[in-house]
Amino acid sequence: MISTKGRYAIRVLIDLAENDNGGYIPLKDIAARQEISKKYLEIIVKDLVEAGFIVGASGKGGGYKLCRKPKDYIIGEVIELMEGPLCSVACLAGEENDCPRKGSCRTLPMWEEYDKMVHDFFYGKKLSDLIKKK
Amino acid sequence: MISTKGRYAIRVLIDLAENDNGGYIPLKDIAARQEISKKYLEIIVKDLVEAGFIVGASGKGGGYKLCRKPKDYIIGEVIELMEGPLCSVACLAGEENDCPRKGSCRTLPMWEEYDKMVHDFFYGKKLSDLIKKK
DNA sequence: TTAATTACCTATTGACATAGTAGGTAAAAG
DNA sequence: CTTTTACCTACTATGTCAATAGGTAATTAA
Repeated sequence: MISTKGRYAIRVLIDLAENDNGGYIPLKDIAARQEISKKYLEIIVKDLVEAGFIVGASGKGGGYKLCRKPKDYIIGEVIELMEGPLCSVACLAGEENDCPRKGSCRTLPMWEEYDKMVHDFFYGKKLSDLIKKK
Repeated sequence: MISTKGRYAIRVLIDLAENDNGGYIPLKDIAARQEISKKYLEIIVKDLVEAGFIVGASGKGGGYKLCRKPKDYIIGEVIELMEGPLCSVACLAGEENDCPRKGSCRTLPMWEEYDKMVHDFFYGKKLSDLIKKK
């Protein structure tokens, strides 16, 4: 299951893209449009800023804005930022699979095939695929 | 992420298929071969019995055995039994989607496409695809 | 008939993640 | 110098995960 953090992060990016006017967009406005608690969104945009997906500006006239073109945001990267690696089973999560059953595991190939499918799906989706054409 | 319950359930079915001798196989043996706590497996086989995937027999000479051919076990059904519906987001989980943003949601189509892909993947996998050919 | 073996049952636990809330400080613009 | 905004740390309630604990009931073999 994709959690609210991942889903809300995508919705924030969509909101920023669709309401882009060249300037900064206050979080208050995003929260109102998306009907999500502003307090909770603060946690999410913080991660997006730290990852370099958006930029924030304090003070009056401040807010957030995108720093790339919508085409250059990969949805899979956003999800992995908010939720950790797209991975179906614990033995494929770390850097290397150190499961002692690895060699004889009947199910491992299925999980690997599944993970590849999921990865390809979300890395093939761009923010530009989700916004309403202007 | 697929939890241990789902993964272990599949491994139990594989174990029963690969060690099938016509009779019942004690859980103790499965636990030893799979290196999983017997106590924990009790929870899992209970669900499998209740769902009609396997049958159990008490007493000496008892244990568990499959009640279908490996070809007739759909992996997706096993996973959904152990983990609940294969569903990526909360708004697609229940019987009907009552989200008020449904009509205008930019992301819903992506989640629906994703869920369909995942469903097709696991409903296309059979137990017979996972066992070592005898 | 009794001992061994096995499934089956209810309850409990520690650790962690999720989905937030609360109450502040710092920065920038008018 | 006041308003607006981002940014920061901490806290909390609820639920899920991954088991463990300690039994009872059923069945078979000696």
